[in-house]
Amino acid sequence: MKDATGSLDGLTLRQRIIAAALSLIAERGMAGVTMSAVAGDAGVARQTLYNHFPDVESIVLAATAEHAAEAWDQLQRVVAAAAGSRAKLEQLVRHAVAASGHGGHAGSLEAGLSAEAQEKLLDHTRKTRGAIAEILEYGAAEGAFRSDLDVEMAAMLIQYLLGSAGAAVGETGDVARVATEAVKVVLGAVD
Amino acid sequence: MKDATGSLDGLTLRQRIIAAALSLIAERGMAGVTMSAVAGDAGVARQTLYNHFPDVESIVLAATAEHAAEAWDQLQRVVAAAAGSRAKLEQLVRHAVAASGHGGHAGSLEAGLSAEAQEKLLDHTRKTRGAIAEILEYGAAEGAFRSDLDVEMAAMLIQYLLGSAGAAVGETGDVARVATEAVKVVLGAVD
DNA sequence: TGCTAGATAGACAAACTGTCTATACAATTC
DNA sequence: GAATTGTATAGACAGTTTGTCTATCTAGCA
Repeated sequence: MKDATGSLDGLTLRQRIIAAALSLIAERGMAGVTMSAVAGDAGVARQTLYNHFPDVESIVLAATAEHAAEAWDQLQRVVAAAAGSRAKLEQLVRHAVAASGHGGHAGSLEAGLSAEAQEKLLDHTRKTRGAIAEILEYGAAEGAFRSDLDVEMAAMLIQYLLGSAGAAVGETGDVARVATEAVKVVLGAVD
Repeated sequence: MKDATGSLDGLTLRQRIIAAALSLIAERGMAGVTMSAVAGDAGVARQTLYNHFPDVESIVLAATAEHAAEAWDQLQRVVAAAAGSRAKLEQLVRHAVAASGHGGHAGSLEAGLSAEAQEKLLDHTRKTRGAIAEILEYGAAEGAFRSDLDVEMAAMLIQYLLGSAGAAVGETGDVARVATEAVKVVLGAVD
């Protein structure tokens, strides 16, 4: 058994497959992601892919979903650790920018997925937005933020902004600077 | 000649092809966009597609580029018509939200394109960002906005926010409300 | 030792691609 | 009116990819 549940250069086979798919998307676009190409890039036989994923879209979906789930866990911890609504929001922004930054453009791939696949990501979207809205709401009640914004809507816009901040990082290569400016924009917006 | 340069139900053949492709993406995702499917959806023979586009990605690229070019023209007019930096920025935001709203998720499809195709869209990205930065810069000098933001970076973030505002419209179906909140977020951010 | 799970290999029909040739038809030109 | 041109259409073609078989190999485990 070469690599059943174990690892090769530190990664699960599943993770290697996902990584190969993401790299292919970045390079050739969604259309360039074929089972054969992923298999080649991941260094496994094409047949092996079918032991893990039924088709190409499942791989991309898994990549996005896994990334989202991981981001959610970290977000929870970061926000919980910060004291006060303002600090929580600032940490949330900084973390979201940093997280979406190192993962490439993964955050904005949703649009290329089928409607069905996109629904499977709704759960994470709702959870994250809820966390943002909660902070905004609590902060507004506390008087820490301005209260003339529709909380749900503001949370939605902030979420989109954070989602695409990763692309900004990719462009400038400077996570810290993007994060700082994003904090200014978001906190300025609610303060 | 059934439909050479003319129109069928008001649309150019080229426009019908692009519309079919966008509808297929929304429904089945990028992977679901095949020449055969587009042809079927657009109501033309598969062969005909090759008279207009060499491959599938070209269709998606054309859709995004055409949308971008059109948006840029309208943006220019809207911004020129508004008096004062603040009004210009407000009009820009309102317009961007409305424009990306009625066109579906078209704005965020870039991530699914190949690196080569994405470069072809850079021109529009730069032009739009320049317009935003110009307004911000002029407004800050005028004292109409706060001046502690990095103009280029703020312009970039605002641009991303506007790009994905279309998705928010799609979710809520309410262009006016999203636009109003987006104006608050953006103007609050620079004011 | 034998059993089992997972990776691999080869084969297969079906679908899609890009290209070719040929035909049909409308508009333009002579 | 006849010839020409531009575009849509139709059928055929080899090559590639897909998803699904069946079968074999190998490492770990009982």
